[in-house]
Amino acid sequence: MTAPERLSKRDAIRRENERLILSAAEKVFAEAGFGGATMQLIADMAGLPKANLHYYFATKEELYRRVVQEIFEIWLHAADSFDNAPDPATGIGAYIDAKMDISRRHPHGSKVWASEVMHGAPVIQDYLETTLRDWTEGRAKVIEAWIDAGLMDPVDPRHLLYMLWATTQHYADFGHQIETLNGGRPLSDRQWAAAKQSVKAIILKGIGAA
Amino acid sequence: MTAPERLSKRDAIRRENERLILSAAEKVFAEAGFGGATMQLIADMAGLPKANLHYYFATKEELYRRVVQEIFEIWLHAADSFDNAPDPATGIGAYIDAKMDISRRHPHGSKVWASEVMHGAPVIQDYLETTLRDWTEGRAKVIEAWIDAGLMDPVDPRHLLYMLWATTQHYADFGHQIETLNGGRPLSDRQWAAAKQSVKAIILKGIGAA
DNA sequence: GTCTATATTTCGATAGAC
DNA sequence: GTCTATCGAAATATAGAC
Repeated sequence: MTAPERLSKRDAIRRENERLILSAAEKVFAEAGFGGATMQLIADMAGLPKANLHYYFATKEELYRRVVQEIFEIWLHAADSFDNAPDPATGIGAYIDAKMDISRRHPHGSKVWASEVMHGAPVIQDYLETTLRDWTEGRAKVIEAWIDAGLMDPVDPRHLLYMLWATTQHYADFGHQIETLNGGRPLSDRQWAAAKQSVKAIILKGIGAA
Repeated sequence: MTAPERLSKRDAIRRENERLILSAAEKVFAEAGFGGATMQLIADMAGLPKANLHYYFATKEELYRRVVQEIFEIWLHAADSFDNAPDPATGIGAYIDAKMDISRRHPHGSKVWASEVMHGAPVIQDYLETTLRDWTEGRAKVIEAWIDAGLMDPVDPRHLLYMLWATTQHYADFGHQIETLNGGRPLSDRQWAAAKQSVKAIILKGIGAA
């Protein structure tokens, strides 16, 4: 009785501390980049001694890899909005909404991902070549089916996907620039709604699905 | 006679070495980020001893700042395509072409800029608040004039500009991801032309200017 | 599982001969 | 203007008491 209890309590502590560290790491990696981030900064933000980070994550790279993996999972889940949609206006519209919401709720993760890709994806190249490639090919087929059914213009599915990624993630990755051009204030609820509406309106009309 | 001659020769050497260092620095900063880049890496890529870098640029920050400034100048020049255009299809179409060409020819610079903004623009915040803000307001007025003239749909000029920046710069900043999804090969001349055509077709139709 | 003290490496920057 | 040698600071990572 005592052994399993101690084990589960130990697991609970581990889970909680890992969550604490990963959350702090996401913020620090986003704001300073991998090279600019220090274990000390992450430890301070997590409120733990630096040595504890190495107890839970052997190296800085391992901690970073976990952060990137978590972000990737969030991207993939946004794809659900894309599936089982009867037409492009519904499917792509919902996908834009989902990606814009992620940009607002997880700006740090988006930046870490962007930085990783910009530096040549040294840590997650395997994900690009397997999971992301499969995902992209699957959605391209869905778009091609919509085109064949006459529901939208015959656009190149890949360039449409790139435009969707670029436009939605821009609100997270370049959020500081947007905030500066907004008079130094973050976008309000109304402004975020207007942003989503603008993006959807232009793209859906642009592909003949409005 | 000899003094001016020595001076101009010295200036020529300085100019040439600065160009060599700035070019190497742009590449290293883009691939490793500011924190990940080392003066040693930049020196090796430039083919110079590390100490020479500090002779031409006192600190790492000063060298970085010069790199970012150079990129900013290139962005601004692309605005020429925007001006004196009779209608949005011509002006925005030319702007997309120019930005896409820059993404292809200066991918490193685009990444350094993106990284700088993602980290909160610690070095070029003043540019965002002055030059970029003025530029943005000026183009927004041009777009509003086109809207008032009935030449395009009444879209929010700022969100349109964000879409233009995001979409065109995506081909530089996320070039590695695009290359991976392209079978590991860089986009060919034909594929770049197709990308430009796709972007222009969707956006120009999307704003009612096609 | 926690935390202080420290080992080891590496980086930015400089001194000083040429 | 060039370059070798090196200093001092800061980073990752670990040892070892609790």
